[in-house]
Amino acid sequence: MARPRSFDPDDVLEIARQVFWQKGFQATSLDEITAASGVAKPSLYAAFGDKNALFLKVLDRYHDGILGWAERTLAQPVPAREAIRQWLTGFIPYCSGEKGQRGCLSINSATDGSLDQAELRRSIERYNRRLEELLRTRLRADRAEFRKGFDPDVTAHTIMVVHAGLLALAHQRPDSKRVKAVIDQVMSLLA
Amino acid sequence: MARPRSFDPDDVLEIARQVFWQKGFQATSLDEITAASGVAKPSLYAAFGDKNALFLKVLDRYHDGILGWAERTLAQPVPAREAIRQWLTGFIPYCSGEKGQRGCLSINSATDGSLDQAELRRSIERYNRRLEELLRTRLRADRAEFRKGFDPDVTAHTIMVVHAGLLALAHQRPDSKRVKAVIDQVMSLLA
DNA sequence: TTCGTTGTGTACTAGTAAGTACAGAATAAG
DNA sequence: CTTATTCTGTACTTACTAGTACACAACGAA
Repeated sequence: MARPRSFDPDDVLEIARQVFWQKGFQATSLDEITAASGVAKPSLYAAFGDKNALFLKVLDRYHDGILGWAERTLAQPVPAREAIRQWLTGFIPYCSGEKGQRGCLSINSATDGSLDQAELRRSIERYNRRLEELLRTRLRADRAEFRKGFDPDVTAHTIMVVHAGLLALAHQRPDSKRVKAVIDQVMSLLA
Repeated sequence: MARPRSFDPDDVLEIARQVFWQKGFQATSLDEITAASGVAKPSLYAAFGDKNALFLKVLDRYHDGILGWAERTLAQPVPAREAIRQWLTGFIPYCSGEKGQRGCLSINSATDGSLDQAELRRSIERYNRRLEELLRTRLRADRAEFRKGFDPDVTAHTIMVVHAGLLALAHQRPDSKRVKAVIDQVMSLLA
């Protein structure tokens, strides 16, 4: 009973994600989210809590989306090299800005000194840990593809570093050819 | 003639750098810089202009400092491999947080969506271009050290990406052993 | 000492943004 | 239809912050 909600919370999180991604947490006002989503502030507060809680939900949802895609990409029945190359290549649109958004919401948030809330840091840390674990697991499983002495753990971390670097530098609007060249060169570590 | 300034502008820029670095541009209020430096707002405005102009001066000064250090490090009369390893290794304290500050002010600023001012982006872009140019020049000069087919231009860019990735992930408080391991692995591209 | 000039500190203005009170609308149950 | 309940929209409060007006202090010059 009682009056039903007039909006889909997931739609609002999607819109909020776009706004937060583009402008950053601090610079985004709830009035802007209200304007973009058509949902008034009291409804936002009732549905998601305060601005921090809303952002945390947005970020968790973002993380889940990328992790799901990473799982699918890295589970493909192709050589680990190829799966990982596809995973890295999948970020190119976010480096060159084809998808409208640039860089990575998670990395943008991690480098934002104002977001030093414990919960946010934990969410980002968990995300990074899981992503690296997917890479590590795949590299260990297909160890046979690689040379003697290949270290899947260090390599997984190196790939995470390259991935973070590409998305951090995405804000410079790099040419996608250069991004591809870097990926190619880094793939030579998987041998 | 007239009353002399009661503070050294460079000291204030140094203090402002620390505050901006720690909290980010948006989250830092001029009142905080006043509190940290002991210089009142009207004096800050008279000396540096508004908040944006102050931040731009802080950022330029930061860039100059790192570029100077990079020039010195990369000009050393050692093999290019060794010079570049030392350059990368020099960032480890900013990855593990030994110096109090984490990550890189420039990268933090680049990933901050609220800083979409043309001048700031230009400053960051110029910085990245010069840094990469230092690497590229050194790699080209010592090309003889490396294998046939070695590409100094792509490699310089890859090193920039790794550098950015390490400093972006610095906010996760990584173990410095893992940072070293990544640097070691990436150095294997210089062969 | 006196004056012109420039820096300093206090106290203010104006604008913005987070969060909320409250009146009214929309629903299901009885 | 009536009522209890939950959501919605307007309008408000509160707090903070960028930027400034103004009176005063500190100096060099004459």
